Amino acid sequence: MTGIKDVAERAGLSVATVSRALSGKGNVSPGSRERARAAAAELGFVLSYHASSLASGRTHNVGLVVPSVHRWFFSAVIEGASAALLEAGYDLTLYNIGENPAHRHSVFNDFLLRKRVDAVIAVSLELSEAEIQQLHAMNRPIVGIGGPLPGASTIRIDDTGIARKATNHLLGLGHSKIAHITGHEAYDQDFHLPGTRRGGFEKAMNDAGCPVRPEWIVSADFTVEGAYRAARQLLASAPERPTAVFAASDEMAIGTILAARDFGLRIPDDLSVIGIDGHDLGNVLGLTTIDQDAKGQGALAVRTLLGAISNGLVLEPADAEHPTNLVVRTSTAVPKESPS
Amino acid sequence: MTGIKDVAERAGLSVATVSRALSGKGNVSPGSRERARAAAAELGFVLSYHASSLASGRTHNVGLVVPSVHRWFFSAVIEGASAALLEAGYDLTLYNIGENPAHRHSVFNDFLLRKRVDAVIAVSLELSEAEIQQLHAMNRPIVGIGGPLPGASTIRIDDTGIARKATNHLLGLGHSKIAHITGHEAYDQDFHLPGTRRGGFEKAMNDAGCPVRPEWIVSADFTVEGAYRAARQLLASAPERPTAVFAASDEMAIGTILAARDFGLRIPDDLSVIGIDGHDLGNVLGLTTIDQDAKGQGALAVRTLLGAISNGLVLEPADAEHPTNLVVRTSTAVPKESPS
DNA sequence: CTTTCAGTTGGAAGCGTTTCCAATTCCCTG
DNA sequence: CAGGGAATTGGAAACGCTTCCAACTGAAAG
Repeated sequence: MTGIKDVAERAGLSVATVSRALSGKGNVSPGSRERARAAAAELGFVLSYHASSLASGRTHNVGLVVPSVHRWFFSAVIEGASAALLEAGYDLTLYNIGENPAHRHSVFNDFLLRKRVDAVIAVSLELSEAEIQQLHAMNRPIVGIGGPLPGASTIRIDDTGIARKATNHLLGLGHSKIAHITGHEAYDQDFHLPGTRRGGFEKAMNDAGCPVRPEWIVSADFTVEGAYRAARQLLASAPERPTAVFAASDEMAIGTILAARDFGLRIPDDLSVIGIDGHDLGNVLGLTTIDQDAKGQGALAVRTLLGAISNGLVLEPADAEHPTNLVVRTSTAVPKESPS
Repeated sequence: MTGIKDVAERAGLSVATVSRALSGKGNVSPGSRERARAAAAELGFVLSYHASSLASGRTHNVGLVVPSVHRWFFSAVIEGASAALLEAGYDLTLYNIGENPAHRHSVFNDFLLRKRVDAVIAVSLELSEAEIQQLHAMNRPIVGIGGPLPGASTIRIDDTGIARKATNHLLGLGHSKIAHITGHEAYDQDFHLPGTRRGGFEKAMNDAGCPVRPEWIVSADFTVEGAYRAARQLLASAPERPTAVFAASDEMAIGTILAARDFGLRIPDDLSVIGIDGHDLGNVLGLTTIDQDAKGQGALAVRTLLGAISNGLVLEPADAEHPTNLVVRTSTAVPKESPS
């Protein structure tokens, strides 16, 4: 393969100068820079980041750890991060934890320790003490998305706030019989996010003087299918039905809509539904939601990390709150029955 | 950081021996092997694959190139490949081409050439001559999933066959007025898959003596939303409505179901719908489909590549046909009107 | 016309492994 | 007990870069 030595030879320069010219670091005369570039282009030379990383310690590679690759939020973060990294010339190593504990273990105890990545993005991971330590042991900048990561920088949305906002949207329309589909508390790969959103829901309800009925709070695993089942139960078993449902994610809102249709309930006439996310399907389904710009969160994480990398790998733990945006579509409306 | 030298010192062995002991290659006495292992474990030593790759040429990293991270099929392939790689101790570098031509270009002209990957999996990519050349220029094993990749090994399903199978399922139920939602031919990131599936559809129709009505063949971009729009047009504009729809993917089948519901059409009473994929949502929606085990295809691709890697990076171009499986659920039934 | 200094340049020492090669040890043969 | 081959070991040379350092250049300053 053609190496930097070949380029140097062709350009009539030393290896050192070519390296400086190509990397843009250090002083090189414009002429030499141009000759180096030209020679590299002619030879189709591409730097080997492997070798480069050995010498410089920079791998030009960022690790992205996600609990799953199927849930919409994670795909969106991947997409946003991937594009931002591509643009910066960085590779993206994907660690899909999945449900297998052995996989999870090896990601934290082998893969991440191989000094292959300059930085790590951890998405919606509820980490154990040991895992956090492993992460910090890498001595690399880390940013967490979707919840707090002790000692790391974090990008998050105001979960309590948006839950309140969503609930208030329903309350504002005149609903008082509002159900909530939350996440499983035990779903240990997620931050305490279910609880937080649920807290916002309850707070808004209380503030409005609406009773929170325990039987109208059901939980699911954040998937369409799980919420579909939960919503069926909610809608079937109630002696009295809620007139609105606030789901903790769009996928669960979609599951709710599907379940409602099974019962012949019209959306929004018989049931209003609101979610959180900004899922692509929301458009088709007319789902009212709170858009949290997951793609943007992924991109922001990358920008944060690249900043830290060029800053000598130091990243002050910080907390960035990402803006959200209520998108009103056709799944929410004034309840048919006169409000209390 | 602790390096192999530290391990060697601690174990009272030479660096060379420790390297052999840890990698399992070359002859090492059981005693030395054990001492090396122990010392490595005690020090929490993890091999740097960067350095390792410089010396050995093996990166322990596989590149996965996908057109998008959102469409179900791609996520599923990623999931399957990711798990298989994790198990083998390999990293997965994800290249999400996306819609940006510049990104696409840099993936093929920069990223893949950096000698960072031992092998490449390319999913559903319709590649240009130049791109194929770049790929082969890497001189690494390549496997394509979802369609032919000139000169590379391929994992695919029998697209014509399953399209026939799907169509025959509808025909067998008594349908004759069958519409088809195909992919955009011009959708250049996909193989000629839309055409192939459409061909199978037409063949089955012809064989059954059913006319193929051009106005009942509409195309979309393989997404739920796109198919939703296409199906709305199909269902709205027809002076006569089809009694069944065969969609070239589950996501498009789902879009069709959503559109049908907008028109008050009951599934399957008024409209039967069948798709192809094995999408998770199929279960909730009762979607009849042909499961193509995308996860399995991803895993198989990995196994194929790992085989090639241990075989000196040579991979005979071959063609593996992955099995598919008709899953009959509730979205297809005998048409209400008496069949012709 | 020296001196000085910033801007350029090349040599060479690593970076952390693998692997070739030669040396050593050990266990069998004869 | 010498000789031979296999198994085991360590030294050292790569692998393809970056970067420290010293040497050199030229122009501005004195």
